[in-house]
Amino acid sequence: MLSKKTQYAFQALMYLAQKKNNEPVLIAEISKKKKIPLKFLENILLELKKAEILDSKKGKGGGYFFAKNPKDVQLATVMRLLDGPISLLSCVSLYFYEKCNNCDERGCGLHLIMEQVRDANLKILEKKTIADIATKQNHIVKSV
Amino acid sequence: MLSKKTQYAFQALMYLAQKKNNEPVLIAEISKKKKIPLKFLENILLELKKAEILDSKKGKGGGYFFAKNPKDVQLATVMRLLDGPISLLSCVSLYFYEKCNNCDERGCGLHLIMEQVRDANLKILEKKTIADIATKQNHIVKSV
DNA sequence: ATTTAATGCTTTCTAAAAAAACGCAATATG
DNA sequence: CATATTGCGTTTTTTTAGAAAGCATTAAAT
Repeated sequence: MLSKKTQYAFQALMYLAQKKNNEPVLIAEISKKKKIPLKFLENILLELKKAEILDSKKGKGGGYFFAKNPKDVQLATVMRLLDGPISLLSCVSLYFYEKCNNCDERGCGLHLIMEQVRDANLKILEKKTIADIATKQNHIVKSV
Repeated sequence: MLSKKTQYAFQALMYLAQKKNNEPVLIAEISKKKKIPLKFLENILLELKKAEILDSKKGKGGGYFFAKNPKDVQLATVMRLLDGPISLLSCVSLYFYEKCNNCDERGCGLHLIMEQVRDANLKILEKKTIADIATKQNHIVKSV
């Protein structure tokens, strides 16, 4: 499961992406609209800024805004930044690889399958971007 | 990432599946061979038994063995049992569904994509079984 | 029956991580 | 200068993971 941190990040990014003209938005506004604890959100946005996904301006008229085009921000990037590995096992991770202790990787059936799982995930998460999730897709109406 | 608990479970299940004739195996033996803390393993095996994946016999000559054929035990089943949801968001989980607080699901772009991710995962994890991972696939030799 | 070899089960402990709050510093605007 | 805002290290709280302890129960062998 995604941590709250990453979930909040996605909500904040969606909110920012929906603003016109990429104008600075107050942390407090995002916090209120998206019901995210203010101080927690502050930290999250700061991390996103350090990763050069967002940028910010201090003082009056300041706030947070995108440093790059939302369509160039992969979901996978945000997840790795805030939650770490996307893979289910670190011995299969591309960005956070660690050898597993009692497993030789060759000849480990679990390893092979977890690579498949990883690839299936990345195929989606590296393709889809903040722009994709920010666009409300109300035209797809589910019949209940 | 999979918890240690689930990783240990997979290792133990692989070990049991590789035994001939489904004979009872001591917890202590699995613990030693797979380097899993004994008391922790005890709890894990017990959970697997309660889920009717394994069975056990007490007393001399006792131990753990499969209650069903390893080829009928999906990886997804084990993961759900020990780690909970496979989905990345609970609002998208089939077995552990919970409504998300600030999201209406229809019209939430994240929701739709996380459903795709879930399905991609389940396609693999509900198809592959303990029998699949227990079979060492040494014939696939990676060239280093 | 008694002994011994095993698992069964509840509880507790510890450590780490996640989630959140605090307080003041730094900076930009007007 | 006054005010609005983010920056950022520290601290606190809560939750979860990981592991251990200890006694109860069951089965088999003798």
